[in-house]
Amino acid sequence: MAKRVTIHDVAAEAGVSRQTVTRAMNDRDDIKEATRVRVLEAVERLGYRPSRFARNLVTRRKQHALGLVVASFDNPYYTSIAAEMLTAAAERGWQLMMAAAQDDTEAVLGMLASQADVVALHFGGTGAELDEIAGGLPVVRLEAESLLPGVHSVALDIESGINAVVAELRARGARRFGMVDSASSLQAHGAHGVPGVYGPSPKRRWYERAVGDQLAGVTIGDESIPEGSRAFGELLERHPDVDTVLMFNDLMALGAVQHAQSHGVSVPDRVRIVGIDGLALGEAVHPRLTSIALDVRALASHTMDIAELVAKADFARLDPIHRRAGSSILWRESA
Amino acid sequence: MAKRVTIHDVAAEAGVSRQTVTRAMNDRDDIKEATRVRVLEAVERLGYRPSRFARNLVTRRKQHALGLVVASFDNPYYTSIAAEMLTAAAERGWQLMMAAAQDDTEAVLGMLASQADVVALHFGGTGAELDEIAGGLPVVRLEAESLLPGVHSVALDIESGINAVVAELRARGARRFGMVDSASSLQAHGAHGVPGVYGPSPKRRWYERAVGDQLAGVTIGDESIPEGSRAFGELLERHPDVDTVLMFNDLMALGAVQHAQSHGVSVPDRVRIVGIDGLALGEAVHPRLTSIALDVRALASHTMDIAELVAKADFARLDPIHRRAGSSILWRESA
DNA sequence: CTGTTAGCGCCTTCAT
DNA sequence: ATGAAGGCGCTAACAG
Repeated sequence: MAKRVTIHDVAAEAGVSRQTVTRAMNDRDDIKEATRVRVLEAVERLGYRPSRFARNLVTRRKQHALGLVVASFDNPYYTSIAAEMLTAAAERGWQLMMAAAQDDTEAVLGMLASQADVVALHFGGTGAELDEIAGGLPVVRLEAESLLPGVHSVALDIESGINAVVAELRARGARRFGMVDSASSLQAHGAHGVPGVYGPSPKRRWYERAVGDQLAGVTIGDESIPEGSRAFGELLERHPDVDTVLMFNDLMALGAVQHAQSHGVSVPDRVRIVGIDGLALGEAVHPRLTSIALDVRALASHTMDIAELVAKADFARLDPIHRRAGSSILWRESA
Repeated sequence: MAKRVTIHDVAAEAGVSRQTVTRAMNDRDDIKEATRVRVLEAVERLGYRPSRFARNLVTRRKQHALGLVVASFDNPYYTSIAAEMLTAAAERGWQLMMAAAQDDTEAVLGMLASQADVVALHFGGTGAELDEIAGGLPVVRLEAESLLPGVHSVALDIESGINAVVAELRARGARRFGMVDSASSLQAHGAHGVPGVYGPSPKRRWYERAVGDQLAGVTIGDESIPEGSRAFGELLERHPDVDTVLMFNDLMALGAVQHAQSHGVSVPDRVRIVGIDGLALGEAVHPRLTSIALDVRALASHTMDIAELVAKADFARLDPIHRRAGSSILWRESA
């Protein structure tokens, strides 16, 4: 591992000063063509690459980077968030640095801290825990609220989407409402984030409030297609009277549609299926999936708005900023 | 936009030297507990965050970052590449910086150059063009070969997968082979990368060689589910004798399965459908999609291997390094 | 046009 | 246990 080639080596090789090398590298006009060529040749010969750290340290116009902790690449929903973040960041001239979520959120943030200026993530614990873990790094909490300085948030209004969909489903004749909830969500959204205390997901609570005494039953599954399929089957079996099912997310809903199809259950005649997320993949199944579409684009642009505000304040510990993205209903064929 | 808080400000605030602040920040042992607390309080009060650039400039153990130019988030295939890259990078202690592909590849690389040490990307042009554009930045070209110094590559052996699948399909009775090719691929893989010269994709050329005179016909569509559906329908209409169809990728294949289903075309009895990529989503449709699975994990780990070699050589302009990932056939139900 | 002089913000020696 | 130098690699501001 030979010592890295620096601007100094190039200067010596080309027989000029370091400044001149800088001028050649950033092709500025105050340099003679001949010397520029000579310097560039030296650069080529030595294989010189300027240090990105040294350059950014000194340059007036700083490069900003948003760190995104991605919850799961297995679910296209999170993928779509990443995609929208990338777009929103690029529009604002920000870089996007990604990290995969792990059990140890603190370790992930530690890594990102030296590479990103602001971090956005989904986090199951309390705001205080997150603040503790972040260690001064400005944080935007996704799909949850926050009250602490330094911990900003972008919430997602799923509740009104659920209310709207239930109302319309009733109008279409739905009477017995079932749901497949997420198993992992039971932990993440435990009562007040107390570890060891399990509880239903917010989605489920909103749904139960919306359907009232027309709730037929609820089953639980992991957030995957096969598990969605299995839990949907279990729901039909244990509550044969159910005529409408809300699936925790589109991925699981895809499994439900597949289950219905391979078991000869007619959708939406025998049972209506509604997902949450609004994935484009809902178009790929038959019948096409009706879904509560979350405004991921707004989620991303709100996140970047906050990031820019924080940057404008030179990453000081601002009072928490809150934004809210909405949802709309994608009526397709499954409900 | 107040001036950023530096270590110097903290030192003044706490009434100590800058070194002592460093000691407190990196909780080292050669500092009295009382002063450490005092410094940390000053840090809190001022909202101080060390500059990531200054720190990385000085620190012995450098943080390395791989820049990944993502072709498209609309196709889960590219998403899975990003996911595997993230995993492979994390395993090696690298950061992953992402950028979305745009028309102007040069602009994207320019942005990444100041943030990443090595860049991996899909690129349609020639190696020389890429080398030109990269401007010294070490590059790993994905799913294509390269011969130039500084431009390394990881190829994907799809050809043998196509040969194998055709052989087995013949054994299962296939006689009239059709294909849906990608419209955009016609440009990207134009003959010898000459702009303006259009040609079939490599996949199509390998397929045509494999099926020989049993080729029934080919149609073209964009790389999406609805376009896959449409182009598949067009193929059946124009070449009613076709009994087996290779779809350009799984996304389009999903559309084909959907089309068959909603048009009452029996799969695989009337027509066999095979995709390329091996997406998990192939499990979500009915019948489940048979596909040539590309070894994305190997693609990612080979990319990181190259990145590490380049880093070990201190990012000098190494002779091109080539790796190759394989493919295997995922026999499910659609063929 | 080119070279010299100062830093950028931080950490790593030394001293004390 | 703390402080004083020095330097990481680069560019901005001046000179000339």
